Amino acid sequence: MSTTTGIKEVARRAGVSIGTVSNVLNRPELVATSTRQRVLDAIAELGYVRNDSARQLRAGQSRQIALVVLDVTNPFFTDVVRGAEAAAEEHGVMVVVCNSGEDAGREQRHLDLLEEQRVRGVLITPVDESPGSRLELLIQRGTPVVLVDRGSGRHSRCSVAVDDVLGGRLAGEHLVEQGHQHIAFVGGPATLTQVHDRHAGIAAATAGHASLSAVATPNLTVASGRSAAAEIAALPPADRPTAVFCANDLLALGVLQEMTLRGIRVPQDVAIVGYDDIEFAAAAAVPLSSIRQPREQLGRTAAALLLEEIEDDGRHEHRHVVFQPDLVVRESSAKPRTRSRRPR
Amino acid sequence: MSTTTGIKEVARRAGVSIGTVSNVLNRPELVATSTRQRVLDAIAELGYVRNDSARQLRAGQSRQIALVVLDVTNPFFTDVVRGAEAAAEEHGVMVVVCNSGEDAGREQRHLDLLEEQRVRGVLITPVDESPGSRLELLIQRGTPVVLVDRGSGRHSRCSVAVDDVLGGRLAGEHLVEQGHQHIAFVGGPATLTQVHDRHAGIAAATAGHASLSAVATPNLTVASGRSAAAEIAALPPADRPTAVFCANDLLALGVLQEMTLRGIRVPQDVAIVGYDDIEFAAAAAVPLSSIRQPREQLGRTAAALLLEEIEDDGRHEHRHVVFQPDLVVRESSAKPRTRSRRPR
DNA sequence: ACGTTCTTGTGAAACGTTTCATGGCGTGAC
DNA sequence: GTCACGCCATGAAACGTTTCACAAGAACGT
Repeated sequence: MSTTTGIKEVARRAGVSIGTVSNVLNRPELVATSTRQRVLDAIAELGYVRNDSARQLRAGQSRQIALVVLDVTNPFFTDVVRGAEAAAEEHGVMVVVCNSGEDAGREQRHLDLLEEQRVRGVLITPVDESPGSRLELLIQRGTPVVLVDRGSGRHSRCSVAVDDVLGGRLAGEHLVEQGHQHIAFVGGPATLTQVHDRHAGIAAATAGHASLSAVATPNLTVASGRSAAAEIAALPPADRPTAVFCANDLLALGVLQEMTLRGIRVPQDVAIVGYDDIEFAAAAAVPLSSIRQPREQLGRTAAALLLEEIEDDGRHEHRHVVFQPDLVVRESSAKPRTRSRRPR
Repeated sequence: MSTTTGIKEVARRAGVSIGTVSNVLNRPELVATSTRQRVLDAIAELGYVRNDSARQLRAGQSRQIALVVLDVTNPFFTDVVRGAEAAAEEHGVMVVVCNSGEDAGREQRHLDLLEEQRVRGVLITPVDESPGSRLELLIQRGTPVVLVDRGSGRHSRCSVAVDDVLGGRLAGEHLVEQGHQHIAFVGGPATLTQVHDRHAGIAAATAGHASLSAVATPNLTVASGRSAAAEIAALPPADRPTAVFCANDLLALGVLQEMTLRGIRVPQDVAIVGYDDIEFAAAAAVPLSSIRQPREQLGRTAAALLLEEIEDDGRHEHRHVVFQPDLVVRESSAKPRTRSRRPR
């Protein structure tokens, strides 16, 4: 519809065979300069645009990889996207970004579509990783998959992750060190291993030093953070935790907002530590302590791993790259009156 | 590669012709229940996955639309993405999200690829709209295009926009009303009509009431905001503007950070007004006044318009939807000592 | 002059679908 | 008992590429 015709028309116009036109497009060195120019002219005059469907059909494979994220709206993931795009661009591969919205159904539908499109590979932060899932099926059928921001227990695929247990522990140790006796973990759903691991990390760090309660959230958004904070604020002051560790900066920002709104001071009345160290954490009302992850690099190396697996068509050793997170202390968890300001 | 075979294999296994298999897939009502079941079973056993390339090739069109944004990293656009996806999902259409990164070259390459993929239509916030551009060509060749977040002077396409001149004026009037005599506009590049219009708006509002200077930025990021702030801060205090209007919340956040870092107080020493009212504006160190746009709705109606144009295959009247922005006043521009706190 | 090699270009097959004209067969009306 | 009709299934054509075996000369060495 969009373009009148195809290669055939071009061939006629240039007075050559369609095979020759194809060669001009794909292996120009095989065709004499004069002919090539004639074909190029015809293409320009006709406004010919290659039909990718036909090309892929014939080739049997596409030139795209997919990246399925939990939440496009989360700055953490948009940075991952950028990293992946950068790496893919160097290989002349296009990245299709899909948003599961932490919804297994949407994730599944996306995978269906992607498989029909015969993407070369998939980068994914899965909603849940139960065996026998749609994702397993995809892998079984031969599509390379790299897990992003998640370690892979099973070794049937590559993965790029940040040590979330360590991240949780860093947060926990920091808060214990600050003298907090009662700490709350805010996050959910626990089916997300990120949430689970970060929780496990802080649990390990606080064991024997402080009591740890948990407030479950349905997802990792600012709004959920606010609800969680409301729940915490409703506790009698004596039972109220003096520190909150959030599975996510979005949650942390929500908690911060709601606490402030209710006159609960941060960090004097309650300290907050987030996770991801998104750009907005440092700019928050009370600059947010957070666990920093190499977000862009995460995407970049995930894509690199996938592309490597795609090229190594033969035997390929699955690899598991694990980055170390850093604790970034800002005002939201600084010991009252001992403000350690460390901008950005 | 990923799947052993196609419809042919399924047909053989189910003991029917390939035409029948196709019918089961596309018009199940045409085939007898028993046969249909047999085919379905074969599909399940074989793990058959439709080949979308072949389908599209035959059909001559895809089931996808594209959304090309200026910056995936900007929360404004991610909300637009969500809106567009929601609308598209209702029509069973997939949205391919592309990121131009405010780079005309990248935009062009994306459009090339998208046209080869025969997307049904394109939603785009163009980097620059000079006539004769790649975009014009796309439209000329028959791909429906809807301009997002930008009014269309020419009427060869639909557009969805927010009145940026009005937005700029609202900001300007507000600041004038607060008694500011010297205001700076921060933003760029001016080739982005959003930037141009917002500038025009505040220029109109301040004319005769306050002096307006401008600090040009290469793009609309937090980092650029910081540089711009550094530039402003370097001015001798007497020449320094008392208020800054940023083309963007990202810029505003950057300005806020840098000012604070340099000991320039917001809003006492300098007031700041941003644009977009992204979720993080309200949570900023000093809650940011901003011009609110219906971001998600922008994406949603843009997609709706595009889908409408696609369906109305015959004559289609191009429409131009314009939303009104709102001023949201928060502390960053409140008259000192008169804190009007309006959360969220 | 003749065989060999190199350079260009050709035409047909194949990729996996969807669609459409066709045909077989059972059913009900006359 | 015949005709018409509806229901299902079939097989072939077509979509626009890429690829590959092959051929027509030209160039070259002997």
